[in-house]
Amino acid sequence: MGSSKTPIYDQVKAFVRQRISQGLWKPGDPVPSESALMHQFGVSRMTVNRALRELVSEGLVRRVQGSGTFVAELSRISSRLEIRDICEEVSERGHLYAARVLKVQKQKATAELGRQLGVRSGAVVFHSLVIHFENGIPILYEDRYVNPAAAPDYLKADFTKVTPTRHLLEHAPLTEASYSIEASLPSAEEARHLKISRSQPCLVVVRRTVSGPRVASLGRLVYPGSRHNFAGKFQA
Amino acid sequence: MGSSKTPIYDQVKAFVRQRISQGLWKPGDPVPSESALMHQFGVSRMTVNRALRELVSEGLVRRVQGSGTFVAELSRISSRLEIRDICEEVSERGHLYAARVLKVQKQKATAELGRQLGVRSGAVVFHSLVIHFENGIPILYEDRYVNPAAAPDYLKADFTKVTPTRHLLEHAPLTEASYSIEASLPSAEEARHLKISRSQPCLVVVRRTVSGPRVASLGRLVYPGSRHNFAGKFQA
DNA sequence: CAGTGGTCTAGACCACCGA
DNA sequence: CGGTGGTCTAGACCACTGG
Repeated sequence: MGSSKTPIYDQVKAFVRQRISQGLWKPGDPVPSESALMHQFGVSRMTVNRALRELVSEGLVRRVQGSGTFVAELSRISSRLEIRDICEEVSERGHLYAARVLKVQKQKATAELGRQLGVRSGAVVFHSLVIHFENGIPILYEDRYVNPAAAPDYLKADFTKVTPTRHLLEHAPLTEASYSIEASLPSAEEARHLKISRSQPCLVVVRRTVSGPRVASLGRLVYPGSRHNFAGKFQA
Repeated sequence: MGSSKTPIYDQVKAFVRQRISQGLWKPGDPVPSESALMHQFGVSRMTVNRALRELVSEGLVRRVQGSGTFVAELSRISSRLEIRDICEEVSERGHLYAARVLKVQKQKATAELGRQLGVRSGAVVFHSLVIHFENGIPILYEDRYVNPAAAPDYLKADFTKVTPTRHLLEHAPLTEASYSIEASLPSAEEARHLKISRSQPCLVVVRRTVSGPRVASLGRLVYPGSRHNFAGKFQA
């Protein structure tokens, strides 16, 4: 009854989740022990254990060995934020994607750049400058430095067909990435290529990707504020 | 050997993770089946199963019933983004937090606001306007509308002691939240209270929180771009 | 059909906590 | 000490995929 196909561990999760989201169990309150839930649902311990473990990874409860399971402090709204390949994003909206390549070249690394890319100061690095368009409107200015050791064929790629992001994903398996999002005004050149005024604020994403043992690339992505935002969702 | 305390499922995860991040197994490639890994590690199937299930939830592999397990397309860099209570954030940096309350009052909802909060147009809602300071410098302008049904005591709270976010978390258990981040210039009033120029771009987070059956609040958080950014990290 | 993953059981041993 | 969670096993049945 009322259950035929939902897995038992999902039913247990739903039970706990509901009690929490209705405020019956508040942050810090104990959640019934595995053995209690075992008897209540008439199932094996492993099943209950799986349910509770998954709730931990979802951030809803906290478990302490020897002590018990407790409702987590929901002091932080946390959610998955995805930074996706711009081409996919545009295509998914059913719009026309295009790119213009302003620059693809070798370049000597400055001291600071070399430090961030993990190469010697003065070593050769790749530098690309690409504008991305959605239905002909510029929506992203991408300035990227690449470690040649991570993607030796970078300069040979045709960035009007494959975005730099995609080329890197395919040639330098991603093991780690960090980014920051900030608001700032565009430089004169950025404004010119994005066809916006210099007083139009932009979202700037600075991203550093690591592939295996080395830093693969360092990118600066400038989105006109009027044409882009990042959205996210949190689900208890 | 080399294993005394790390759980077996973590060893299996590490094994698969390593193959992927070294590029030995590329996106789309098959990962050894449960039974193969079972024999390779000499462990039970449930243990291998747990390892692979966790890798799925981390987005590294994809499983298809009846078919197999495959390395996931890493086409999207995804990471946990946390939007935290500003007071905690400041305290954690070891700085002094303070808040100034500009407005806390009842107000009649406009049609649009009512729609978003899930109350009738013209119904009474709570409205607060709070400036948050870090070491005396304004870092956040918070404009928030609250559904009285979700937090009836909202107007009685002292927002110089408890942030609106925290009050809501404590009185209206969070079940869902959605937000968007954009860049824009501050309004005259925002600029004045944040002590910045009107041409200084800001990160604006618009957040909608849901508690149980109803929308709890609608907030607009304005961060001066020069004093704040959001950072995140992705770990394969 | 054989092989895959999805789920579940009924035990087990351990480390830890609090009384 | 008893109760908690953390891990693990050796089976089991099922639904699905592919040839």
